Amino acid sequence: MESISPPLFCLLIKNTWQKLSRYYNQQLTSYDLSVPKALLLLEISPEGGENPKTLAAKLDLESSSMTGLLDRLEKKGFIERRPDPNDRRSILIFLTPSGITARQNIKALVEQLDRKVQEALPAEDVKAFRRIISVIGKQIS
Amino acid sequence: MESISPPLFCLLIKNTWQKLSRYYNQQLTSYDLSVPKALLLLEISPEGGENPKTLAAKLDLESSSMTGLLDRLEKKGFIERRPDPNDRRSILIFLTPSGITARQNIKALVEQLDRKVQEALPAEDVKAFRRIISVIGKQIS
DNA sequence: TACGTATAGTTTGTATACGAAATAGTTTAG
DNA sequence: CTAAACTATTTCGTATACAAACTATACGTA
Repeated sequence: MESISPPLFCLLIKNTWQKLSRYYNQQLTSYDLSVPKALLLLEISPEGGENPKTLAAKLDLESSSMTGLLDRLEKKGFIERRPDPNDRRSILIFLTPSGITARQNIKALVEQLDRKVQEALPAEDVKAFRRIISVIGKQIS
Repeated sequence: MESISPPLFCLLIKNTWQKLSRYYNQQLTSYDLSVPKALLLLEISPEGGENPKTLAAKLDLESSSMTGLLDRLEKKGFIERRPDPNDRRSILIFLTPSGITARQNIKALVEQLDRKVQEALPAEDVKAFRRIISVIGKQIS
């Protein structure tokens, strides 16, 4: 036998993220959003004024990935880019009124979905999970 | 405070997969491979003869995603498509000699990386992790 | 057996993410 | 004060993944 058992850790995490992502995306379609767009909206404070680099760091993305994500949110009218008065290389991101509303809605939805997943697990396991995820993160970076 | 704490489960898993994926990809560049390509190679038995649909199911991918992945592995000379003599709609996938060699190498590498991650964790946690991942998977699908 | 339906794979268009290079603006060294 | 180094963002090309539409083939049933 050449087959791999037990399944690779890597594969477990990949598949879990894929499933989770499909599930959340499906629930988010009613808000015309996707997981990446929703997570970004959640990182933008209602007062706004963060720059793309800061937002990218919060989500552990490259700046070049942020550009497109911001483009798509801007096209949907959820955010706007304004020049940074203190640094002409930079821009500042602000939620539009419709972005603020969307953010509130998805905040509730995403947190509810998150609770639902967590409630399916013993509290013990949830703690262990957070701990393990953290160790993996440290191990790898 | 509008911020979310503790961090969303969803975000934890997304970030972990992103980190893990970057890490494995980096190690795989010496074999001119990526995580998705490597995982697919591992699913193709040395004897070959699986069809794309079967392989897609094993990796929990859509057939349409499989087409491109197979294209790229074919272009690199690791696999080939042959017509299925029993069903002219279908094709069968076989490793080339260079694909067989690559598969052996990456099998060792990926399993070693996997062990390395697992060895950084208490055996207890690894078990819990597998259990939790499985519960999440069931909860969501 | 012929028709309607189901299936396998691909194509097309879009979203997401990366890295490298380009652009534009800022800071620092001397 | 200027040249060099640095930084913020975007652009470009590529990989990955999905869904919907398309092609070719297979199959079930009337």
